[in-house]
Amino acid sequence: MHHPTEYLQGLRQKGHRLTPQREMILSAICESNGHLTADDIITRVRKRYPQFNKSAVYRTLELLTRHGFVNPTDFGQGCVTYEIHQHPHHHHLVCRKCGKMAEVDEGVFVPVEKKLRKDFNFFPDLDHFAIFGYCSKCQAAEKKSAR
Amino acid sequence: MHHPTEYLQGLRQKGHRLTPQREMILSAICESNGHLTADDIITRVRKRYPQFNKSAVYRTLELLTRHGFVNPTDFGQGCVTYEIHQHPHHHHLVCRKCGKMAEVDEGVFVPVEKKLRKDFNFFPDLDHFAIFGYCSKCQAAEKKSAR
DNA sequence: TTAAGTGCAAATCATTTGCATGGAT
DNA sequence: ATCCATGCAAATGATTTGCACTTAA
Repeated sequence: MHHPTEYLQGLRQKGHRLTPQREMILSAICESNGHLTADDIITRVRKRYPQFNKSAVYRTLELLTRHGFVNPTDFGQGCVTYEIHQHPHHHHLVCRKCGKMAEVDEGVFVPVEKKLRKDFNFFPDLDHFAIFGYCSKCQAAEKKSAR
Repeated sequence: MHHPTEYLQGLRQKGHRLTPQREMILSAICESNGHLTADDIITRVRKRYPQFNKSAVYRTLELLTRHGFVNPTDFGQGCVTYEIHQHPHHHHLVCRKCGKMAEVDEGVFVPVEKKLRKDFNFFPDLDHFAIFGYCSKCQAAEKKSAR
């Protein structure tokens, strides 16, 4: 598990202040073992500190994202989820049917990255993708056309 | 340019009705040469038919997407854009700095698709990605850290 | 005829913002 | 003492929905 302190120090080094709210937000993210939405974080922090306000969450998540401490991922559920930035990066496979999620490490995209750099002069951020599709179990049903 | 008729016939074949609204929506999409948001479509259709309502747009776009006639893409601008489904598929390279967009055809992702199928038993929809990064011109500035 | 589609207005809901207060440095 | 960060409440804005009316088939 990652520790909040490491990110708090990082923020301080970048010239930002260390506040209890930021600490609580980071603790919530570090203590979870997956993706959290802004609302998840609010719920968790409020168990200890009920007057906790949502603006701080959004502002802090923006800050953490900007500095690369967390990665936002949009799983197409109408809200963004956040996760501690991992080394190496990874991507998420999401089954459109059963919703099951799996992770793949960044290596899968290395050929793509190279090709884009070489042939298109484009330097992609292939950090954190949500890749939709069908898992093996649900694949059989995929062939049926939309209703 | 694609013609609305081909999609209207497609809808009819799937058991849906042909309405003037659907025709106007498809015409707007076909006549544009790129991505349109729901709001873009509303604006365009209202030039001819001012009482045109937004619900029809959202409902029709959902229908067209479900049948694979259009592809939605989220460029991270807070709204979804739609484009006629192209053969072959393509993806979009979006520069985070200058916003310039370029297209890459689906071929770039073939190795990824194969690997996911083979190693993960996962059948991805790699139809229409927005890939963020930096174009060659803006790449130089990328190394600077966030403010 | 009749179920599907539309128009309208209101609801949703994640995220953002203005501004006065508070607190980290 | 600064001025960055928070709390609150209101605003935003894309998308959705309920429902009565309309219309394509």
